[in-house]
Amino acid sequence: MVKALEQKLLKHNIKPTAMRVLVLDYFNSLSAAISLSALYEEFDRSDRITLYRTLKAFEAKGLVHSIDDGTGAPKYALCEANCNTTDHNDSHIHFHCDSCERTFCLQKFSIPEFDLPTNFIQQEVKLVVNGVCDQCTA
Amino acid sequence: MVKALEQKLLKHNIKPTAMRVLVLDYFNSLSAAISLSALYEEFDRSDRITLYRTLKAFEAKGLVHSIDDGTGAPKYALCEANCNTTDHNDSHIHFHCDSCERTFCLQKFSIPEFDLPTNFIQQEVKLVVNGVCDQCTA
DNA sequence: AAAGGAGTGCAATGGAATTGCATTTTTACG
DNA sequence: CGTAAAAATGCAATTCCATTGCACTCCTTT
Repeated sequence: MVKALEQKLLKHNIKPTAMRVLVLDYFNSLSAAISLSALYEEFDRSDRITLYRTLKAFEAKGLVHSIDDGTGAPKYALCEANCNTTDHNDSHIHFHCDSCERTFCLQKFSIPEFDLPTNFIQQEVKLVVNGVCDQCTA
Repeated sequence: MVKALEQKLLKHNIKPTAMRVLVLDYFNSLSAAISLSALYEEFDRSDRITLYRTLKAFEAKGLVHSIDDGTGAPKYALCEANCNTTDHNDSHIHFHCDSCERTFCLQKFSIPEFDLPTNFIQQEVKLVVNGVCDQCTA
């Protein structure tokens, strides 16, 4: 399945180095967004800066998107399939659980339409909900 | 009008020192949210830390709310009238203009309703729009 | 007038993003 | 192959803020 991972990287114009394949593989296994620091904990073998630049590269190429959930450190999660260098289409709701501290991409819950004042041009929307997730309410 | 400012501070259980009255007065004159650093530029006579603690106190007492517009530094703006120590009711849309870099509270534009997955409990919602404001499109 | 508490200012700490540079790895081309 | 160029990596250092500790001042209260 490494092949598939490499294909995905190449499709996004990212050179598939060992590190990057590993990081992408790890992202595939995640159900919540992850911060650089948390990622670093998982990859003792690699340098924090390398991971930082890996994330930046993934983000620039539309492979992951970053979420500012108010915890101070941005978190990263895989994009939807149709993101690329010039277009990110991640307009879904993000949910931060105040109990388990995890941040989820609710990809099936898109951001609703809303009005803006006259002559305000909307380019990007970020909607972050804080609360308690299903696993913590159970 | 200093009296009125002092009254407002007292109503929020904030001791009205000269500095705090000045800061509140300055907030009243603003049409956009302001960061600590920007506030510091306006108050050469005061220490950055004092302003930092002033903002924290104002926020804790429901006089201002903070907005994370993605620029790294949080910005602050006056709350709506009915905020207090225990309740903030600032669920309006925030708009960050990528051109002039200002961040506006669109207090007349409330955040629309939306769905969450089953058993997710919503406690707070932050909606930040990036784009171009009316003055920059003109 | 003295004492205590709150506010203020300065110095220092701490965490995280970011950058510079040298080294290693990968790619491209002869 | 093999070497040169380009990209990626790792380390050190920088920078930017938020935050805290401590001393000093101001104000209130007795």
